[in-house]
Amino acid sequence: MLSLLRARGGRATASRRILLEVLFDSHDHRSVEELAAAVQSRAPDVHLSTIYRNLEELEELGVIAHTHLGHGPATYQLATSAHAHLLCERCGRRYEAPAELFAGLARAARQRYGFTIDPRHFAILGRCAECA
Amino acid sequence: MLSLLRARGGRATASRRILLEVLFDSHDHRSVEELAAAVQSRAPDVHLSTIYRNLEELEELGVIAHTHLGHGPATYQLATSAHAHLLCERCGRRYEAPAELFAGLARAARQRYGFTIDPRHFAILGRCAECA
DNA sequence: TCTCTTATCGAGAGTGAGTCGCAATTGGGT
DNA sequence: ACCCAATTGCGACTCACTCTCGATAAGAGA
Ligand SMILES: [Zn+2]
Ligand SMILES: [Zn+2]
Ligand SMILES: [Zn+2]
Ligand SMILES: [Zn+2]
Repeated sequence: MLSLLRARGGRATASRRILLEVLFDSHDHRSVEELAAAVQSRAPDVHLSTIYRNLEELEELGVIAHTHLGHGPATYQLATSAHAHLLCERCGRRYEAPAELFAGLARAARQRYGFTIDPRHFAILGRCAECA
Repeated sequence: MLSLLRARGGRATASRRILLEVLFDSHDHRSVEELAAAVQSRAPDVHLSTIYRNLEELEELGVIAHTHLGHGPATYQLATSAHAHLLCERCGRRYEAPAELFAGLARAARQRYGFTIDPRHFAILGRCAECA
């Protein structure tokens, strides 16, 4: 993965290694603030702006992806563990939605508009059973 | 609609009338910046913070709704004209998606999680035919 | 119509999340 | 080991809101 970086003229710096390690360790969506705390516990001098830049770079590389679960800050995770979400806009309860839930929508969007959906970027809001 | 406001102890002020008029006139999603420009062309002294507060109030009343089409600022429209969107994350092309496109997802989410989706709040990202 | 209560307003400061510019510091190809 | 572009630390900055506060005015009641 680091050599993938180098192949594009990028460099495998300490802050990038650590950031990747942190992302591998935490198999969940992490806000930039959380990632920064984890990285800085191992290398205190890594600046927040460096984390932002590295996240951007790794995302361009296709290694990681970000997701918006509601109104708060974006969250990041490994691209391989990205998935869609259902989020209750009342209580905040969250469900991780497998891709087949979106099969119907994907087919309809393609037939009607030639559009290929990627439902992982923004959560689908709504109401959970309790809040409906 | 203004009497609906008054019924809840609210007041029908000039800035609210104008804001509602602007929203009725523009049958489309409008950013707060655009709404502010339109309101201020009729009443220059209306402050941006007043527009934000009025939008919040009218939204609580259920009269209007906001939508996120991508990474930019939120957009507002009359609640009656709210609908879902497909947005190409490459070129920005936008499709307005009728509710029946989401019928399958709505059914699956309800069966599996008891979750009632409201797909109008966040757009579904993806790739249009040209960009796929 | 006058009064009074209090919702709303204008103005401006503050916040959270992310971006930018720049000089100093590397990584890594040769 | 040398060189130079990629990367970093740092702070200033932007954007989209959000809050505070004293002044104003809507509208219920007299
Ligand atoms: Zn995003
Ligand atoms: Zn809920
Ligand atoms: Zn929203
Ligand atoms: Zn496109």
